[in-house]
Amino acid sequence: VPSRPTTKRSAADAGLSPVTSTDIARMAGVSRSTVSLILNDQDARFSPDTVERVRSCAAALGYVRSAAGRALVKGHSDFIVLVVPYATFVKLQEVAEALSADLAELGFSTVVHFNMKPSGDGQPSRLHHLVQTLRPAGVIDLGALSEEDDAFLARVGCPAFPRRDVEYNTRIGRVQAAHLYERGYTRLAYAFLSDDRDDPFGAGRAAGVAEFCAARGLPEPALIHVPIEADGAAAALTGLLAASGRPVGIACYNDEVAVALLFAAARLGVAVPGDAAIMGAEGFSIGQVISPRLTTVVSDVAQILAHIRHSIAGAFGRSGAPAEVPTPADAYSVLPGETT
Amino acid sequence: VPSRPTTKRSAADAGLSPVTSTDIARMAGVSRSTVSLILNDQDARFSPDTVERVRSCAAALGYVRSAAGRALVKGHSDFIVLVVPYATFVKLQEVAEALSADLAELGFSTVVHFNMKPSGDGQPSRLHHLVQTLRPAGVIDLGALSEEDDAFLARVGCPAFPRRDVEYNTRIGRVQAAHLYERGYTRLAYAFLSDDRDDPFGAGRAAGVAEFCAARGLPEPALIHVPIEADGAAAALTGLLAASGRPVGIACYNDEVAVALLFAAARLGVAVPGDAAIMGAEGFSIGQVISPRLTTVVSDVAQILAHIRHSIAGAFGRSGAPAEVPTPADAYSVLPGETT
DNA sequence: TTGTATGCGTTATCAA
DNA sequence: TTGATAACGCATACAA
Repeated sequence: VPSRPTTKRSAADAGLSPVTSTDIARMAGVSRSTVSLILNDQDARFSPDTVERVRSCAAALGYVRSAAGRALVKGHSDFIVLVVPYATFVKLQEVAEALSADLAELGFSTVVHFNMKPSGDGQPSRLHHLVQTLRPAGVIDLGALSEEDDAFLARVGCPAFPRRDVEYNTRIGRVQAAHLYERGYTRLAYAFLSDDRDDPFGAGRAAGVAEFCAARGLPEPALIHVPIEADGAAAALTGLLAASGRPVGIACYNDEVAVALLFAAARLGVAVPGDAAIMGAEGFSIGQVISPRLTTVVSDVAQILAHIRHSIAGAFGRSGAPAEVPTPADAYSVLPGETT
Repeated sequence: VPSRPTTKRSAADAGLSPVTSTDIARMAGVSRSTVSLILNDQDARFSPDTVERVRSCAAALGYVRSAAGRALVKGHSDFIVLVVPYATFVKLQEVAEALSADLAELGFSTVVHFNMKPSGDGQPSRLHHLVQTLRPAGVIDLGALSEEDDAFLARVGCPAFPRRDVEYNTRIGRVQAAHLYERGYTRLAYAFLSDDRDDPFGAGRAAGVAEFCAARGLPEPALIHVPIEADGAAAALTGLLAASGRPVGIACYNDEVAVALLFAAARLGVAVPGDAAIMGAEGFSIGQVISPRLTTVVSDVAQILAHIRHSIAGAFGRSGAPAEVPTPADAYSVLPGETT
């Protein structure tokens, strides 16, 4: 039975019927497959005239190909899921924006997913569900994926980026430790953020500090947990000073923790710098407007992005060059302030 | 030709073949349509035995229905896009998490999209492209949508929530102004955040302050723009004091702006409170650990969420009750500090 | 160089 | 109570 061109539309759909490849074929006077091939850049085999006609018809009608149809036949969609940890994350929007732009250039659409630790009850995580229904072309991990998540993605054949080979977080810890050491502090401490959220980065950063200490023969860093709240921060600082003595160099999880400790020190009459040096991370702009100005670690977002970008282009890009992904060398540097 | 059960799989797909409704049908010994109906809660017409068998087979195989297949036939997917403005946004993850949980209960998957102002060049905005390819069941707007975006969504028939009837932002401005007035400040000012990002909220909040002033017969509030940077903030404050005189009550866009002005005041020898009162908004925890402690506006996230939640449930939920969406009454309150 | 036929997974409509 | 069948929009092997 030859397919009659039915114009039947589900009346429930209030929206205008989206234009399909059939519409273009009709308008350009060619077949649907011709349209499909040309719009997928398989245009070598067609006359320039046909190609041009199809292209302009598509543009004229405002054609956007259906993700559903395409995903159905290809086995996966053109979406990339950017997975963000449930944690503090400065410059998130900047990062997301840059990655989205890159991926759009490669023909992908980006969506963001805030990941949480598995809720404990037997529920499948929302990430798993998302991956199974959306069937994305890939997943970009900003630090939220557990080993189990990784295994799951591998099992369903969904590629994840970046590969787990570069440890950004230990670098931050090392940079902090090196700076504190340079300023004359030989007894170091690491201050975790204590809040309700997950902390996928803290362990790596603390490890970076510990690594530095071990390499220099310094005593192991003391570990404290600091809430963003005056009394709690003061208590944490008091405990640390009792255990470690003075002076102590404190590498903080982020600038918020650093600010909390800074004002706790003022309240307790602890000299900064002097009795304690306090160093933040991931330079929040706010650390630079207070007094004393915070010493912190700033990250070169562009450089870190270049790394992710590269590994994605290698996997999906037309031309390969996937061989060597440049390892970010100087992604983190010290922004000197008045607290070390 | 009877469909042979082909097991052919594109070799490119490294992943295991996802389980389809056909697999369940085979396992349960029923037809695909039976499976589909039961899994869509149209199970009234089937024998309890059949229903149970299909359900358990689906669970056993870990079946997740393909968004592509469903979207193709229904005309839209089961995704909801949460659109987030390119602006400061505290508690974003908390909000996103809560909404995702709610929507999951209604059978939707949530993805987040960071929206930007149209780039100026003729490019269709990424939001438009996303809506056209993903064909979401709806869009939740956290303040990022322009009039044009709204029109676009209406045109393609994609519902947007919440409806533009409640003005959260003017409320914040009014709460700030009322508090400053109560503390004895009759000359008010509004301090916008001056940075690279968009500012979809500032105008509404400033309008709230202006509204309050007009109602009380106070002079119009002065407007200043404050960068999160010491010199710039000091310059802005100097300019304001020259124009408005002292004392002046400053309602700030957020706590970051407030902190910047607070330390600028210290540097300039301006007494806070006294010469100037400084009030933040959207209580950042950091405002509460510094000294002096910041007076700010805290929002009852749960209450605001309830409103969004309600309008969504009304539109999509099984049972209606869509009639009256409760208007959040006391969503914002003052957290008294030492700067007013 | 172009058109035809088929299948992807799901749902709606009908027939049994 | 259940099953067969025909769409939905797209991509592709193959026939013309």
